[in-house]
Amino acid sequence: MISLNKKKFYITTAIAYLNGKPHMGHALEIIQADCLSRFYRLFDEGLVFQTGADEHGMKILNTAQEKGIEVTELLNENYQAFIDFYNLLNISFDKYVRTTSKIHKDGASKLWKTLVDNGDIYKGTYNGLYCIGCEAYKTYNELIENKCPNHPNREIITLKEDNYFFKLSKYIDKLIKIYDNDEIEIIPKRRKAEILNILKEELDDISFSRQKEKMPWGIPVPGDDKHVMYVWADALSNYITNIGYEFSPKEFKSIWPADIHLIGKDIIKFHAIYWPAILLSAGLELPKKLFIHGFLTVEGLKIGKSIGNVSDPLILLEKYGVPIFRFYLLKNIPTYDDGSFSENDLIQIYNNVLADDLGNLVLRILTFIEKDFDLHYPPLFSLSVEDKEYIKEFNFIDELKGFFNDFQINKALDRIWEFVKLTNKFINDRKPWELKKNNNNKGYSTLLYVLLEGLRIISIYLKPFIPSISERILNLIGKDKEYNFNDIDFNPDFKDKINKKEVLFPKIEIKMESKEEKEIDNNITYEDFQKLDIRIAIIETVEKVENADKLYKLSVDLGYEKRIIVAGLAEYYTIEELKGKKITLLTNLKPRKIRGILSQGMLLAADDGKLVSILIPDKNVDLGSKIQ
RNA sequence: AGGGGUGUGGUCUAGCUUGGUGGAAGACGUCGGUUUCAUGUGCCGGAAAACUUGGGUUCAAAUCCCAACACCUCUACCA
Repeated sequence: MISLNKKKFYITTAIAYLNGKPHMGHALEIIQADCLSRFYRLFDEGLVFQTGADEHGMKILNTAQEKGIEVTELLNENYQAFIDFYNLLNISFDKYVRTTSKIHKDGASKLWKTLVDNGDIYKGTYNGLYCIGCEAYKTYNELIENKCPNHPNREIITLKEDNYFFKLSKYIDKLIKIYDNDEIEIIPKRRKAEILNILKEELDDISFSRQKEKMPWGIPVPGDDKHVMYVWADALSNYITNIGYEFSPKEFKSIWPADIHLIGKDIIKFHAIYWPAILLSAGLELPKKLFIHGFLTVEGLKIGKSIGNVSDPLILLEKYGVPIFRFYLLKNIPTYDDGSFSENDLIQIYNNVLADDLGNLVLRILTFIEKDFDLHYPPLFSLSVEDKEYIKEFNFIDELKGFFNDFQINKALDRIWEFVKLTNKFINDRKPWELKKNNNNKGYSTLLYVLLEGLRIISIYLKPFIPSISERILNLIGKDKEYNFNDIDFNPDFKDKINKKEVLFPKIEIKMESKEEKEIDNNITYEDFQKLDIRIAIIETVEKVENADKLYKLSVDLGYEKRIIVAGLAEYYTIEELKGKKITLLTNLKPRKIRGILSQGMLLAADDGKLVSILIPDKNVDLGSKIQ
């Protein structure tokens, strides 16, 4: 029953930063959002699912410059990559917002003006750490011993810059009340305390604009074209700009407020504090729920460009296909916490869950139909007691709804799987092959009809998770209707044709030689070894690193050059033991900041788990001697 | 550095908000049995083993508090 005036259910994801290509983390969030959307759509109510792209930001400019291309070129390239990615993953988004679009810019401008009218935006000065060498602001974290890593010899100065600010502080008390009263529901609940903690800290007003020359393609601040909007005004507003905030009050009213903002745990503060404050100022309704998901680690390692293990989802997708990828992420990754992605687990889930439980179930039922009913629906006679009991188990929509409302997607899937297993057990208990042998043709026929209904029910339930598989099963049992939760009841009227049985999930052979391959990979050539520039150096001075128990800061002399390195030796060597020692040093290791100190090399040492021993030359070779 | 979060069997996860149904659960793996319609599948059963560590509160702690360790996250923009 769709009522025209009824507000639509509105789900959003965070918009993706178009600085790079999609990775595993993006896949997780968008698949979760898609699953939520498809689930709520099964209730036959209007729904809007929006995702999009953040196309402003200094890093985009930097990346474009590094690649030597125009910003727009980079953006369009990455935009296309994301769209292709979403299409491949079968993502059913209704709206896609680009922050460079006119609609968005107009909306953001309107929002800005509204905040100005309400007296919440003012001009102030922003104090930033500025590197003269880079001609750019630096964050505290980027600095190494208070110096810019790229220009260690140049000064970092505090630079004042005119900026517009938003009066966040004005809304703190209101926000505390809002969370105390659960006006915005935070899921998982434990994160609520986290938010209240942040609110009770000192929160300054937030900087709301940047000088235009830094981001020339940004959204101009209304009435001051020397400034462009900063991320809070620009990006967060996507949730309203694209659904008619500026251009269609009617559409806007039918969609806003958001029912669910799905976000990652790193952007809680922006969505739980900044965004509601902005909405309060603009006099708009607040979103109803924030679903906060964890992060993915891949084979135990964090996903991140810096580590370089952004294991490419596209390769996995090509290898295994979309359904298993979705199924695995939704089943095995907890929604409340971090989860770990493992290719091996994915194969296990595929073989042991999808193939053994579901694939086999479909196959075993269809085999009977193909053999004994010439691919037609078996005639339905009176239902047995057992049949009726089984049919009673069809409807567990409310349980699923409970799980979904609490963002427990994996639990919902587990519940559905209970039904899949129940169906397998039901077959075992009823033994259709014996009914047939005993010439109980009516019972046999009726049972199979009921089982086909079971498959139809399973398909409907699986729609949000693996839509393509759901469709395939329905197609096998001769159904092409767009089912929803109104169709969960037992339907005694089917007479259509059934299609030939089919193995839905051919097993994946686990290749045992993968280990051998790895061993071969572990062999390196002499040329590989020569890439390592290992030399003899002498330790000149040693000092403890502040606030670090295990670290020493060493200055070493290579004969031709002196270096500062950081080594985790404090638990194993005293300062005196190290001073003056000749050591082996990997000199061309990429320098890395450790506890604020740039370590320009790595001291080689042996570690057996208990003891650590530095490697020292057996004879008195010259400083700078190369090890080969 | 400072704020916050998390830490459960071989593996992946429930449970923690509001302490007690716990001799800690489920799935996968493993072992045994059994069935045959089906993809060495299904079903039944067993074994084994774990709440990071150390304190504290309590009649009672996986759950609340404190500390240590590890990982994650935020502190002007990587889910």
